[in-house]
Parts: sequence; C-alpha cells; structure tokens
Amino acid sequence: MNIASTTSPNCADCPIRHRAVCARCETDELALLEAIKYYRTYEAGQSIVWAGDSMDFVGSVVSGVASLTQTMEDGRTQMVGLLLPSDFVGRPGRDGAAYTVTATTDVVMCCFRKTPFERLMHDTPHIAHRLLEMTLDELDAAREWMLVLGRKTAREKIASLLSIIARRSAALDDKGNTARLEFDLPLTREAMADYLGLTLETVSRQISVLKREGVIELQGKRRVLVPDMDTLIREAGDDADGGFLG
Amino acid sequence: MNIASTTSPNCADCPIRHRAVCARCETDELALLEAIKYYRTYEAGQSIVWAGDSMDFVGSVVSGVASLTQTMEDGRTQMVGLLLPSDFVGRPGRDGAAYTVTATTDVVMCCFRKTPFERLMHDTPHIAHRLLEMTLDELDAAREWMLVLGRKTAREKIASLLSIIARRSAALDDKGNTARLEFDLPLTREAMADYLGLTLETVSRQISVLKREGVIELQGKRRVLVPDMDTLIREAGDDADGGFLG
DNA sequence: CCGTGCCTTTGACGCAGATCAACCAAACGC
DNA sequence: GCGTTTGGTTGATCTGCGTCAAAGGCACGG
Repeated sequence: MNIASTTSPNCADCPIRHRAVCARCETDELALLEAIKYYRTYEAGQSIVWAGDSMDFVGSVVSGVASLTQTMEDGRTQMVGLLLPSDFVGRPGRDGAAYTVTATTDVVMCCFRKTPFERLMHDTPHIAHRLLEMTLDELDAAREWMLVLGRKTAREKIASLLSIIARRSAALDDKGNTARLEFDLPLTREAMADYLGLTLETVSRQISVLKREGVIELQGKRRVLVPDMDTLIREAGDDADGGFLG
Repeated sequence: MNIASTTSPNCADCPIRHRAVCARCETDELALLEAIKYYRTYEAGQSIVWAGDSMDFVGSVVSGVASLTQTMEDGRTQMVGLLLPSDFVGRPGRDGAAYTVTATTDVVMCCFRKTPFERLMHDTPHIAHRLLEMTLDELDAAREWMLVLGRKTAREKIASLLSIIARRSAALDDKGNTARLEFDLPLTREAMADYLGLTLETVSRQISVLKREGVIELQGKRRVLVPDMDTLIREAGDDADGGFLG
C-alpha cells in the first residue's frame, strides 16, 4: 500500500474520518484538530511505544495494524489489543504508556501532541463523547476476549480470531457479500499465539486442522478464504449472531 | 452489614461520594443527580440484570460485591468483571445489557433512570469526564486480566486474584498498614474459578497449596490473612510494584 | 437430634496443549 | 549461485489442569 496516498493533509478526505476520535466533529472542530495533527509512519516490526515510557502524543491508526502487548519478566507475553485503522492509541490524562505498542504491518498514525489534545478534548464535547464511546467499545471487546482466553479450546480460539479479523476487514473493505470472504492475516503465527494465549505450534496445528476439515482455505501462509462464515462462527463457539463489534 | 446505614438519602454523606461517577460533581450538579437517584437492594445470589435484557437504568454499587459474567450455550461461563463499591453498572447510549450482573453478596445500588441520566451526562461535562476516566481504568483492569487468563499458571492466577482483592479491600478500609492484611473473600470457589478460567477443584487445590506453603493463612473458608503482601505479589508473577489499580 | 443442601476438599486418572526437536520453503544478502 | 535468516509445519513426548468420584464441614429447618 502506498503510504503517501493515505496521508492526506486534509481531514475531509481521510479514510478514517467517520470512525476515529474525530468522527463526531463539525467542520470547525475538525479545523482545530487539523491544526495540531501530524503524521508518522512505522515499519512492520518497529515498536511505536514501550510500556512504561512516557508518551507525549496520542493518535489514531490510519492504516496498517498494530498490537498492544504486556510482558512478564520471564518473557511470557500476552497481546491485549489489536489496533486496526481508526483505533485510538494513548490515554489522555496519563503520562506513562501502560502497554507496548508495536507495528505488525507498516503503519501510518495520525498523531496529536498530548497537551494540546487534552485542552481540545476539554473544550470539545464531541471529541470527549466519541472517545468515551470508543473506550466502551474496546472494553466490550476486551471482555469478549476474556471469554475466549478463559474458556475456549485452542480450536475455538483460532476460529474466534479468524472471525474477528474477517468481520473487521469486511467492515473496512466493501460491505457487500457477507457469506464468502477472503482476507490477509496481518499477524504471524507467533503473534496469533500471543493473542490467544497459546504456543505458535498449537496455532499452526489448529489452523491445519481447520484447513483439512474445509472450514477455511489457505492461499500461501497468510491469505485466508472463508467458504462459509456461519460455519466459522459456529466453530468459534459463539451463538449464531456472534456480533459484539457490529 | 446494615443496609439502611449505607443508603443515606444525602449524597454528601455517601460512602462512595468521591470515587463513583459523581466524584467530580460540584454541589449544584450533585443536586441534579440527587433528584433522579433511587436505591435498590439485592440479596446475595440474586441477579441484577440478564445479558440481552433491556436495561432502563444505570447506577453505582454502593456496598457489596457484584459480578459481570458471560456464558456460552453449553454452560461454560467466564466472569469478566468484579464490581466493588463505587463501580458503575450499565452503558449509557445502549439499550440491551451486554453481560449478566449478579449480586455475589448483598448489594446496595444507587440507580438513575437511563434517559434522565443520559441527558444529565450530556449537559454535565464533569459526569462524562469521570465516566471516561472510570471506563479507561476498567479497560486497563480488563487488559491486566487478559494477561492473567492467557499466560499465568493456576497458582499465579489464584495469587493474582487474592492480591487484587486484598489491594482493593485495603483501599476501601483503613489505608494504614500495608504489609500484613486480612480480608473476607466475597466469592465462592466456583465464582473464583469463573473469574480465573479454572475449575473449582483446581481453585481449591491451589488455595490449599498456598496455605500449606505459608503464603496465606485461612480462618474458616472465607477469611484470608496475608502475612506478607510482597510474597503474595511475587507469587502472582507480577514485578514488585504490581500496581495498575493504584 | 438428625436430615438436607450447599460449599469445599481430596484423590485417581486422562487428555489438551506445552515442550523439545527436526525439517521445509521463501526471501534476502553477498 | 549459495549460505543465512525468518516464518511455518509436523512429530514425539511430557505435564498441568480438567474430569469424575467420593466424602467432610457447616448451617439450616423440622
């Protein structure tokens, strides 16, 4: 993907204009945000912030995928969030980053220096309200994920991850055909393991099982085809609707 | 605990006045909240809301402990939140409850009908800001819990749960002596298992192990004594500070 | 006093997933 | 062209926790 093409200096043309923190802003409010924003790009694998470091900005993912991870002293790591375009990074009102943020693909971020953003948030209820709404959505997603981590089998975990990515990537692309769909995994097997609380070997094995049984098809290692979304959702152990993310 | 003693009709005397959604309110704002509030009590074991039901109120836990749970069709359940005094229940702007809320001890709630509360929230930045802050804290707690569920051993999980409850109950009671402390478990072994993604047998066994090794002492089944908090935190696998909840 | 129900503990055994290890394929540098 | 690195697959074995089963402690009502 051409990075330059996604970093319009003009908010009105921004691909995440209607999903990010700025979604609710009127044109005048947008102008204020536009005045303090700047873009930054990160290469796949590069880390955006380290847990504990002080962060002088907040921002939105414009394109690409980033991950939020926690690590124990002995090296065990758990991914606690998957950041897709329009997701927000950073916590207004706090200095240190609570988690490590890493670009898992090339990433473009739309950043705001923290202090001006906090001031703006204070004066602009549209921003604060949108941020509350997004935070509540993330809390729901985190709690949904707690069920996955605590109670699902390895097979169900993989199916859950695939259906979340399928659903979110479908929402970003064309929103037409829902039954059969196709997408690229933005994560390595190891990153999936870190998300799912498994080892990378188990991830690999369970993906092979789902492939062997026809629940998914693979083109190469990363491209996934889902012949029937309902089957995948059933494998995830969710009841038919399965939709907390809308 | 005497319920009547905790349900002062007067917000100024409320035990959670400075920790709940209303924490930031000025006296005039408090009067508006006071006008629309009402108390409800629930007995231990009683459910407060069922997942999927429409909820016409939001509110704060004044006293007691409640739990947020999700359940799969086959009965596997995962607790996704533990609600202690001052914690907020319900989501403004959404009709259906996402989770089942159950009183695990006798509970007193301070409730607001949803529509008036939403109006008030819209007009009162102090309420919206406090709610955002609380939601961000809960998101942090949920993510901390994802590490517990995904990567910790049964023993570490128990130690993590005990240290969270110890810390939070110490914050509610006297905030003096931090080293040696003592508290009642507000949860059955089964509820702990649901929180930790374990079976109740494993919970029981690991508690016995920690007792045998002197990390904790028990008086009866529910009262826990922690001779040395640092040891407990070390058993939880957290680095020494261990403190996301402050 | 004893029964009944709830919570908890403890034991024996099996299995899902971790661990250890070998190997493969594609991409890259030189 | 060829070693090296990176990411992925697969196999063999081990183990932590789940499952099944039995029994103990305690509070309740009759």
